[in-house]
Amino acid sequence: MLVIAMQLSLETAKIALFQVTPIALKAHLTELLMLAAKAVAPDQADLSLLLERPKSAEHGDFATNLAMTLARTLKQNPRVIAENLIRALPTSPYVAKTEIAGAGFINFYLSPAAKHAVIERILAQGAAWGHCNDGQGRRVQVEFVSANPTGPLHVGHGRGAAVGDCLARLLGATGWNVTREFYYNDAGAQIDNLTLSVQCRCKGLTPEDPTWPENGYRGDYITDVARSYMAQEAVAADDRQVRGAGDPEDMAAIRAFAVAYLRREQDLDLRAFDVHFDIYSLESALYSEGKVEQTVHDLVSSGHTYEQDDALWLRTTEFGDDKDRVMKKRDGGYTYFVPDVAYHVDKWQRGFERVINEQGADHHSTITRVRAGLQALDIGIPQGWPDYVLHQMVTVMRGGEEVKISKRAGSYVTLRDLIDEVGLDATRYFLAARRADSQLIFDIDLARAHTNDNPVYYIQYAHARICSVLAEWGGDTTTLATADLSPLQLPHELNLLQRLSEFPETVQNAARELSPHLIAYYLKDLAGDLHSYYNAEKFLVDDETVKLARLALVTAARHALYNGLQLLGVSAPQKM
RNA sequence: GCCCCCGUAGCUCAGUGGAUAGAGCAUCCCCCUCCUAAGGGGAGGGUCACACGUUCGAUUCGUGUCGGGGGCACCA
Repeated sequence: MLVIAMQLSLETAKIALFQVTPIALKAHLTELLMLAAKAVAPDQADLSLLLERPKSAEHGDFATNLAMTLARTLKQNPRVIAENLIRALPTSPYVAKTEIAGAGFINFYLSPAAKHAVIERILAQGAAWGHCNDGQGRRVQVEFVSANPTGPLHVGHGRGAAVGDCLARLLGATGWNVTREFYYNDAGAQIDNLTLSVQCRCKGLTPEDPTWPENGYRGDYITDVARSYMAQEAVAADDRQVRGAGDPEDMAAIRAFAVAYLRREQDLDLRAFDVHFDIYSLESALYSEGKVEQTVHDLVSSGHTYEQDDALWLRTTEFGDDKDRVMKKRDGGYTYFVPDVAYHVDKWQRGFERVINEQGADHHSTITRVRAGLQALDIGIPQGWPDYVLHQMVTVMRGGEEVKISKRAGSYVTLRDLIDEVGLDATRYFLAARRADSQLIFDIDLARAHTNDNPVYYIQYAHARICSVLAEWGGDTTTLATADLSPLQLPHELNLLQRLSEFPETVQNAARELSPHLIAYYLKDLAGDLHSYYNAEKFLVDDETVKLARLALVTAARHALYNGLQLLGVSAPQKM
């Protein structure tokens, strides 16, 4: 809802043609409407004015419900108010027609010149088309994947990687200064378990052995770790390097090696997925650098803790939790949310006024506790900081049946399995193209199908088709920026222009809503418009003016397809 | 039992206070003398889980019920 004070003059409503952008156009129409509203309802101090893009082209290019919202105070029929508004509306070179429809909607039809302007805009901006400066260079951290080094990444991590990485790309495209961070625990009980499992394999034990640890890791990859350790191989992960000691009794050496080995495996998978991190943070460092102790100390000082039953409690109920939580256990150890709070204090102190944690939905219970701990510290952290994006479970299907087992990992499907089987582009697309908060069924058969069933190829093909036409033409696309666009009048052309003009707001919206899937849907629609157009009309026609206008249009579409695919981390091939 | 997410066409999913609820797949029909048919055009298919409420108007907001999933430890 846009609330605008009614102090506008006709002068400010004038916009030079070369400046017309979808957003400026919207502002232009808003100003025209405000002027009309002032004439029709002079007593109205301020107005909430909604100008939207109708879903159907039959309802014009823009529509407003202004007459309906005025109906109550003016005590008049909305349609009558709408008539008066239209009569009072200043004329504009960008508005071809207005009409009243439905219960009192006013529909605006733009002039062709207003619609054509988007092409010049796109051709001028190129790779920057669709980007904006909402973030104004402010720093944001996106923490995602954050898998512990106890095994290969599974599909769930893949979804986190795809969604988190797309979020980072979206935020970058909308003017934020993005840091990608990966957090993991290299010292907890699960790592002890890992160490023990590797040691058993070093000694030649198998999970079938009666002495195999009850909760030991059973996957084949443990054998690989053990073999490599015994062979004294060197492994280098993105954030650490270790050589295997070859001594099956040296638990510390096994632990360090296993962690490095599995981190390297994860790094390889992530690299194959085209996902990269700026920083790796260790839970163990929070302890060794005294940050956990400091946080506990600060929480005690803040007065929100108490002792009971030989344990130290945090009064999280003061901050919206349904019961208080133990911080320090009877045995002296801390519960898991304490380092989590310490970690987020650290993020805050590093200057991230905005932090987005992309996690699996199974971690949702930590949100309240972490935020409560941060509020209890009373160090100026806003309520509701940090943001969370939680993704739901992924089910993998093949041949109509659920796939559960990976030979390598044992009990789950790995990200690597998917990349190997269906390819990088399709895997990324399928994992990012759904709303994070709905459960996802990953259909391997569909994802690997090189047919029109597969939305990835459908979109990429639209891009490749344009490239192919441009190659056939053989001209210099930079000359298209000055093409005469007036021949573009066909419904297919106007549809495509309309779709193109929606790209910037789609990007903006996707970033604001933290919803990368909106980009995927936009691209599918855009590709559909392009394919329809392609099928209906030939671009390389004899009429030079028509040809250049069409080439300018599809070149603009190519930029939008390319930039959109970039945001998803999916390639835009020139040939298929 | 409590908390979170979801419930939209046969299937997979968009939409989310407004005008006849959309797409892809599947089903049926049609289109390559033409820049890649990895394409296009058309048909059928829906009480937007259900009930009540707020509103001029609810698939969208609120409450409740039912279904699916996940979380509910002095585990991480």
